[in-house]
Amino acid sequence: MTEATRTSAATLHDVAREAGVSLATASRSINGSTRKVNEELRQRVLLAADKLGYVANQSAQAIAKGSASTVALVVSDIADPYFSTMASGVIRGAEEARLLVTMAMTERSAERELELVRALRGGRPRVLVLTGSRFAGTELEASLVKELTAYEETGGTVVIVSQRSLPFDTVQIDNLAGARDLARALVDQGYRRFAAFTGVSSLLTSSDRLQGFRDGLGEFGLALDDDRVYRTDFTRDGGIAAVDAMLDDGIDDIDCVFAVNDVMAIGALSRLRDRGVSVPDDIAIAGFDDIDTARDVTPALTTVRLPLADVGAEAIHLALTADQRTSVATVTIGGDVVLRASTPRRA
Amino acid sequence: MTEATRTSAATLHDVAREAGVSLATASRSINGSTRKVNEELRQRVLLAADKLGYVANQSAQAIAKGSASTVALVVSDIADPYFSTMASGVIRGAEEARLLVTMAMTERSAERELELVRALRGGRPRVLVLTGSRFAGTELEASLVKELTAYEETGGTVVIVSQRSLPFDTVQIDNLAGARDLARALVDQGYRRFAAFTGVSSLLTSSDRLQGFRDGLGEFGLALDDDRVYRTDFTRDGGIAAVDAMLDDGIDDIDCVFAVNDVMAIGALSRLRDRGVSVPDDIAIAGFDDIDTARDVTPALTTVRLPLADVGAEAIHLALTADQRTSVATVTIGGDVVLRASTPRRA
DNA sequence: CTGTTAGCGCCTTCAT
DNA sequence: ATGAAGGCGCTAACAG
Repeated sequence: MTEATRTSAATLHDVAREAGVSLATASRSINGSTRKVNEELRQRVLLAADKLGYVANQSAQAIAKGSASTVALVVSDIADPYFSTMASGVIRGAEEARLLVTMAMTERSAERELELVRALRGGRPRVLVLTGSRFAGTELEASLVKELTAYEETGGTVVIVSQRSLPFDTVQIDNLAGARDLARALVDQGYRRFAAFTGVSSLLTSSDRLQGFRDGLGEFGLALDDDRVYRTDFTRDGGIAAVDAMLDDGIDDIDCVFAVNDVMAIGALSRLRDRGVSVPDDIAIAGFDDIDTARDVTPALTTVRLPLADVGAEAIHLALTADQRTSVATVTIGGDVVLRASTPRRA
Repeated sequence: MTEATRTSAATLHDVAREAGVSLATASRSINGSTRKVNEELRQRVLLAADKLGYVANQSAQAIAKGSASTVALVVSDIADPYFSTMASGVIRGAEEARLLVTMAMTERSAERELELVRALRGGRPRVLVLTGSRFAGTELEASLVKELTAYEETGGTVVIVSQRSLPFDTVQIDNLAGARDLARALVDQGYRRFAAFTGVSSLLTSSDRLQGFRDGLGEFGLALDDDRVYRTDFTRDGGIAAVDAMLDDGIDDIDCVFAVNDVMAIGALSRLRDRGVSVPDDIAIAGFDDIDTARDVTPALTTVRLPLADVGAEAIHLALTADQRTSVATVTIGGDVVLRASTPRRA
């Protein structure tokens, strides 16, 4: 913002002129191609480029090549550790393939997600990664699928994270098995009477985890009463609201709560403390995801560890190997139960 | 990945043909310009675009206009809540200006940062936001400044977050005042003998906070012994290492620890617990930033609240108003001390 | 191996 | 108000 002379950036043309070669030679020297370039000329070009501070215009490259060297990433909320951890994996994976990541946030709105996908398509990214659970079976979902299909028809690759049964490459998180294993572990710890905190039922991630948990309990002839399933938001505040609702109902007949994600569990933990209910003495609690905070709260939170960064990296890997396949692929990533102090063995 | 016919995306040309108008008219109808277009024709174009699922190729627009409608964002580590929260503000701010965000991670390497800035410049972003503390006075910093200056000379706007005294627009976080206020508050709570956990001294954020803290203590005639300043990493693990070092030295003469960020403080909290040192009974601890986790740990962490999302949004705002100014601007954002259970009033 | 040239998709004067 | 045509920076045939 000083009074600097506003020139325009050096172009390949400038570099070629500076080095005394043709455009083509300059291009080949800098961005490499199948064709070989005399080493001396190449050095001259590189030197000229360096001297002029030349950086290839990606837009120009993209337009000449037909697609950009980018990955478009859609997350619900980057401030949520679930997504930020996954995003770090996506960025790392993209980096290895020398791809830059363009990110957009839906703020958990399906309309917004659709808009964003359209906007991102404008960048002609090589890969489009959609994270976050969508609402199954809605009209918006149909529009989304249409948009994504159109995108793939123009040469891009879509990867969906965590949403199964959409006709695209998918990195699926095994929510069912993880929750089932968690249920088994909790029963093994001596718990018998459960409540659950979930998101709205159309959120697949949420309903899968609930279902898996029920499956696990079922193996022991235990059940989770519908009255004890508190549906709120998938957020910290959702956990707080769920605690309030649960305490209204009383917890005499409950010895353990399963919150379908850690963020909710942590909100619940905080609220329970505020309301004078001791965890784990009065009630135990478990979450899902194993975000960093889970081990830092007191009591440390029992949860299902998900390798979220790996999930992100795998999404990129899947996309970049898509052309070696003829049909969509699904990679399933499981989680491991991590027992911590929030669910001690019960006498 | 299905056997879908791989066509290429619809172009403006296609839309124009479909609507029976010229390229120019189509362009003006869709992206608007100063010139007017007959409303009926405009509708016809819009309809055609919709029918063909047309999405303007941003690269082409970028190349025609000279710069892309993007913001490039550099963070140290998006999985770190400090950065992810700030990033959410940047994304939101960018969105309002209909700009997409391209993000890159330095993983806290200065070399990497320089490389990334170069790579990002290739996208010809309208704005380049650099977050995270850099290492002052190094040769790399000089190269970085050179690169950034070159970028601005080609019409872009650089905004630095938190690093003062670089010749660019800056959103400065008032680390000095925040740390000073924290020191005052802790003294007011009855603490007198302090230790500090910091990052390497060349990290401005770290050294500013330490200096501010010392300033605050100085007002009461108190000092922070150099022997009691533990320099480790700016991370959770850094906090753990610092605790180990501190315990080796003994803590009989210490009643409160100031960790220059919450992430370190939380690592420290965890380590102290593991090593049987009670917080706040044996020693109190305070952090800086007020990341979400700070209120969820036990005891809840005293800290300095920073409106990180606002900081990100302000960076964009600053950049977009840069052309209304003739010189660089600095916006300073302060923090508020939040006293919590980790530093109770001392008898 | 190197240079020439025709696009890639869009915007924008410049005519009409 | 609309259309024709040149140009943005780069790549990739195609010649030489």
